[in-house]
Amino acid sequence: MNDEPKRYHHGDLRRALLDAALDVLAEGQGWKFTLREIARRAGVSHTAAYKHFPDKAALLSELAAIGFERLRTDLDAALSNRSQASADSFVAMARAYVGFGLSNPNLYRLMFSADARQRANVRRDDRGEAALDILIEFIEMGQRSGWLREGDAREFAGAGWAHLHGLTLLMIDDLLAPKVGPNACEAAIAVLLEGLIASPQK
Amino acid sequence: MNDEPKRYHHGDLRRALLDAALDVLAEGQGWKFTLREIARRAGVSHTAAYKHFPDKAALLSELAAIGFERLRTDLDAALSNRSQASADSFVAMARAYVGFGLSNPNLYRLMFSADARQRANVRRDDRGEAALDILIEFIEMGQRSGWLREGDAREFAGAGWAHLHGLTLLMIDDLLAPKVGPNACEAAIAVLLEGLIASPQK
DNA sequence: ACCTGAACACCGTTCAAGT
DNA sequence: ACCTGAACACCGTTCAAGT
Repeated sequence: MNDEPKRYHHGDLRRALLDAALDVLAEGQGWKFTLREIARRAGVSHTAAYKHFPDKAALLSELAAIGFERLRTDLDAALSNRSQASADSFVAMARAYVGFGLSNPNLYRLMFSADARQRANVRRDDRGEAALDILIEFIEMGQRSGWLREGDAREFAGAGWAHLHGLTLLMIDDLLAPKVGPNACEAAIAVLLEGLIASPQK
Repeated sequence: MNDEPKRYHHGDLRRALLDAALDVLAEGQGWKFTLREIARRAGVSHTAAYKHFPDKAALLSELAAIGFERLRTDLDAALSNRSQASADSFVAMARAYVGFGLSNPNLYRLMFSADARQRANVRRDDRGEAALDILIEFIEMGQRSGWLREGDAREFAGAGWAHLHGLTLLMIDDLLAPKVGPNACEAAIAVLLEGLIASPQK
């Protein structure tokens, strides 16, 4: 397919560097990689990256943005094909969140690492907290339907995000299964759901 | 007090290195520090550390162990002076957990970093998941008293730990306050509590 | 037994120079 | 406009040598 062998100018080195980094994250152990290795994989000198990213932190920040975008895609997919906000769709979304972390452990850790975040202050609203936005919208719908507790939807969403974030990280690090058992993840999601639904008597 | 100036032999260099590292964590931005800087602070050659730690990861692992110990101390302190497991004492413990993270952000991140954990496989039961053990015990008591929902205490504790862990990290990174508001932390703790207490009608 | 100094391989980053 | 090569400051780690 790619019939042009190797030219001096790469074409889209920026994209190639990002893809190489995503590959390393997908294979690798840990989210720490070297800029020189990425350049090596892209078949380019290790200084070429600096024409496309001011420094390594900028590359990490861009990778984090890609990760947040993919996470949002996964969450949206879990919620689509479901008519409205129900307990089932909440559980599906929660599973999708944790599932994203377990499928992309290194990327997920990178997304919340200090290195990636130090430059993410720019336009962090439109992507970083996408999960939070989705949760807010979901909870507002659930409250209108009456099955979610009344109260500040943003605060409930924050609690939900915190719960799913911590659960995802503990699952990635395999810190729950040894002592809690194989049902740790499902049980944790159930506790969160229970904390958000309206009390039956109120 | 310390009337002996500087000897060739340090005395307790191991402890001095750990203290210097804890100082850097307490001051510093980020939990990344250099072994050479720690040695510099301890007033010693940068190769001296290798007589006390096999490598940098071992130092990090030891620091993480110290952090888990301090966290347990804080949680125990929050639960002491309280006659028994009540909703109030649960909230106090939850606040102590998040408070520990906010007071020691770099140490808390280090405790759950891959670098510190790669060597922590040894004797990780007796310290790493101390918070989980405390939660399990607390929940078992609350269940006996009847105000906590019936079910697998270890699973509830796992859910609680996940919730507090995620909340702590999001608070450290200041990811909740901007969009959720100043009550984000208290609200999240309330949601967790709601998810664990027994339904009033059951 | 404990620490130092030189050395090695490596990394992020810069910059003059090539195409 | 885009990439390379040499160079710089730095780091983790090793090891022979000092006290």
